[in-house]
Amino acid sequence: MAKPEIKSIIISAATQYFSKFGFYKTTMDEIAKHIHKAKGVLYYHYNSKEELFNEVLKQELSAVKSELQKVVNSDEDALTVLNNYFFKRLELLHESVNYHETLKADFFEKYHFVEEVREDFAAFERNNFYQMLKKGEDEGVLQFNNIDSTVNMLLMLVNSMEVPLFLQNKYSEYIHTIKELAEFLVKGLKS
Amino acid sequence: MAKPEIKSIIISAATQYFSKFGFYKTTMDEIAKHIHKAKGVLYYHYNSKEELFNEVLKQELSAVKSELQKVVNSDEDALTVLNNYFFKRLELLHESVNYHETLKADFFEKYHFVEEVREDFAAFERNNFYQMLKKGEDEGVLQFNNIDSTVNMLLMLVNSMEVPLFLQNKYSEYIHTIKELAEFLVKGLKS
DNA sequence: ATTTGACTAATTAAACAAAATAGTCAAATA
DNA sequence: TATTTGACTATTTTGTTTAATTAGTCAAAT
Repeated sequence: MAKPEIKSIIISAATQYFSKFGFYKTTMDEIAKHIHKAKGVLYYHYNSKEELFNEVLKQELSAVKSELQKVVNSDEDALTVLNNYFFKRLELLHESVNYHETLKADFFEKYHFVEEVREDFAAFERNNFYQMLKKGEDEGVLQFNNIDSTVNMLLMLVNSMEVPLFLQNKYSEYIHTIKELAEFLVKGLKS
Repeated sequence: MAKPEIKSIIISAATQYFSKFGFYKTTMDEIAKHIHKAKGVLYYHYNSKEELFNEVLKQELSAVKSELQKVVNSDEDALTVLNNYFFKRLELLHESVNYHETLKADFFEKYHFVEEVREDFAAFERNNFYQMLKKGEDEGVLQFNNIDSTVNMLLMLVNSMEVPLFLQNKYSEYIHTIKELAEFLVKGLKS
């Protein structure tokens, strides 16, 4: 276990290729060649290309999750945390190019195999928003009628914006307006 | 000019087919057959299939525009008008199936020919939001830092949500939450 | 326990033919 | 004159076959 884990070497190479060329334009042979191994070795450690991509995606989102977790756990006031969360989320997901690919799952049937990771991340975020709102409510800085429907609203907002931002390349067009929106939301939730 | 305008007959048939089968699955022959005319007649009145679709789209959006104009012009207070606008817009565009098709223009290059109509509608909406906010400000019921950036924010929101709502079939999933969002927005803009 | 590389099966791409469809136009009609 | 017709051509799309690529397997080697 001391030597460089073969699995992490594979994942590293796979990440490079998937990130640059996407799932379909990356071949298992390329990945294997890149690490000077035979293709069979990939199949010894992973059952399929889909599973490998899934692992890459999982690690990509895992990094995002841990960064976001830090934001949620920070001891700033709930308003600041919520605002920070929006921007950190945006920034991190903007860089998560394999996640972008999974957004296409809603348009094309081909990406069914990433459902689980996506659902996991969705649940993670739902939980985060809930926590942040709850904390704000307890601190007395936030106010809303119903916490669940407010969470739904925030999730709908951030999710809806992912397609324009990450698939339609409106990031630079929207980024300033998003700042506006975030301020507005936070202000609207203030008690 | 007293007899049934051939152009309106063509548009009516074209609307039926485009609405049901979309741009690519509708043939000029079908439309012509449906009105018991030769295909050539379509080309006598319209230069191309694209131009015909454009006309259909234009009329579809024209109807939406006039409905929305009524909302904007109503003499209710600005808060109510703004709220009404959101829902009327949503309801009308939900039924505008040819407009839905143009949303794909951002993903696929094939729909460049609808740019003008889309831009016209976008400008129309920008103007509406501006008017509504302005009116609200003058009446003293609305308050915001910068009217232009607030308009941008509202446009970004409604536009971003169109893809999930109309292309990804999340209408029924989102409709309740949108009610929540609208209330929230209006509340946030209240002075 | 892991890696190899030749192997098969399945998928995708290329090439071509056939069918469908957009668009044209000279002649007919009203 | 304005409109309509339908046969016509030029493109596009679809279907089909073949070739090439690639995912995935596995017995033998390390």
